[in-house]
Amino acid sequence: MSVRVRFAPSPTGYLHIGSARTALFNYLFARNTGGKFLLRIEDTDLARSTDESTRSIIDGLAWLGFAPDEEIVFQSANADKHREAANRLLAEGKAYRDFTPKEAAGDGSVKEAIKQRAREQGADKNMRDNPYRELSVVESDTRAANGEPFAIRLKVPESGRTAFDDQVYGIQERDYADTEDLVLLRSDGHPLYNLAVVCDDIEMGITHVIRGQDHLTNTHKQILIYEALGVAPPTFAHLPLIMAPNKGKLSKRKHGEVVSMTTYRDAGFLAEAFRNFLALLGWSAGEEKEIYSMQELIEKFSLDGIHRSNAIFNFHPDDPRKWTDDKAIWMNAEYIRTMPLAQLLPHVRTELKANKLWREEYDEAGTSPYDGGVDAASADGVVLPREIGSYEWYLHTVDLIRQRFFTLNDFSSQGRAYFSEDFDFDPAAVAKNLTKFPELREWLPELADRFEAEFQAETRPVGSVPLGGSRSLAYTEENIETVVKAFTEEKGTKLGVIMNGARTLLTGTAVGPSMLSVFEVIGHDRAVMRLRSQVAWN
RNA sequence: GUCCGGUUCGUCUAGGGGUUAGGACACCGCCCUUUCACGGCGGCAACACGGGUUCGAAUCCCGUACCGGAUACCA
Repeated sequence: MSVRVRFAPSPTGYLHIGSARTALFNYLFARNTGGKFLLRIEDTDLARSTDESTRSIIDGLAWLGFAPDEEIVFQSANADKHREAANRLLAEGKAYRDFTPKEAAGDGSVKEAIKQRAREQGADKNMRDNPYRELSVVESDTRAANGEPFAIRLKVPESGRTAFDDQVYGIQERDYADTEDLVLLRSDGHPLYNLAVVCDDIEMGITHVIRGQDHLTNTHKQILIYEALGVAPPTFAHLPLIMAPNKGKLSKRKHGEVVSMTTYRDAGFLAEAFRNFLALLGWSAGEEKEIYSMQELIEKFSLDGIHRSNAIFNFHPDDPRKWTDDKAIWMNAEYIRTMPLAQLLPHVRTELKANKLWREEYDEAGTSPYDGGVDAASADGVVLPREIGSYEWYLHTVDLIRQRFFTLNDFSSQGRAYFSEDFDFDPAAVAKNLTKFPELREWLPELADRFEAEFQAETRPVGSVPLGGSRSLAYTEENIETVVKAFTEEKGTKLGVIMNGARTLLTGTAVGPSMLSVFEVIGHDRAVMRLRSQVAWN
């Protein structure tokens, strides 16, 4: 029998990080086994489900790259079938009508109320004490016919136990005495979760149910329903939960944006990096490897590698640099700096376009006699003459600056100065590298003069035949180093002071690639202009 | 309360009777770049506790503690 799994979120919010991982594991399992990955929106709770949420979940899934193999199933569309199943069980005597009036819906702290009630009932609670459980069929039918409202509850047998072999947690057993006569159909006629899930999983031909561990006890109830329906249950595999740093529940209310998938998309994460990170949260291939391509993940994934203990999603709300899990940030940076440049380019393009930093030239290969494409531009040690703003220059620049970036957004924020004259100065960088050394206010413009005196102007591309006399040096890293060092010695200061000051003036930041490369990539003319600029000082 | 589950460095984890308990992130230090959040090298740091079983337990069993989940006419 070929594998069929489903990811079944309820559309009551955005795509949560835990749900995203559940989707990932289902997806990986399906691909690994050559099965189908399906999507079912569990919108049984009409009051809480929203279209907006459904859309956001589908968007999040699309971003992560998990396209369902069949059409999306909306659970609410199957309500009739669920009702039918409940009525059948009623007719067969496997369920009964409960005429107990519905309790007024609690507000807010339903969870607490339930806990409280359960505590009060203690261990003495008899799950079979519903007065309507043994009501005669005649009386039940009569009362129903008279229009008296009722819920339909499953008639759990007096004695026995449910059991299943969870693929992660092992054999799970539970005495019937610990399971209530669960409601199948509400008094308003709407089916409840456990019934709906079972019916839909049967109808969709689901072979493996892979979901959060919070459903472990639901599984016993669902097995009871499978048994009543006379259908063999699927295989179950429950996943450990992802918790907040205090081991508490990770929720939007308490933790905000960090738990939403769209946050990562918007923050400039690469889907492949985030997937990789998610895969390692609660699963391991049992080897000392961290970076996995999707293909490797698919090949190596197995239910055996899933953990039984909850994982903490570690983040520090107070530290802007660690607003989300360290490892996720590191992994994204790792992907950005090591993935093939050609794969990164489309993302950078999107980022630059969105920030009006894009030039058509960056798109066009083959416009320069020096054009060697992506490979040549990223080859070590090969210095190709390149014109500022050209395609080759662009490739080289992206390849250079990505080394210290963490997110795609960095290309337009920290990297803005490479693509535009209109960039901001990081106040911390200004304080640390400029105002701390007031002499620089004189020195840096002097350095600009020196550049002008020593180097060929931009219009004469690097590598062309030098002019005689002064202004003869090619604007290369090597020559820049010579000039800057000489200048430093004249001023009797440390190279770092000049370099850091120049970095801040040239790029607005305190960090980046080797400063010699920065000089070179920014280009002679812009470097001179920026070294003279006084705006950062004011 | 009851039922179920879990517990290896701060975090993610490897390891499932004999290991100097391994890796990654973070952190710290050194080196590189007479500059930085790259890179290289190194360091700090863990088997919850108590009993068993065993020649030997992080690994197996029991108990305790702690954490989590469930206990709805929510999903």
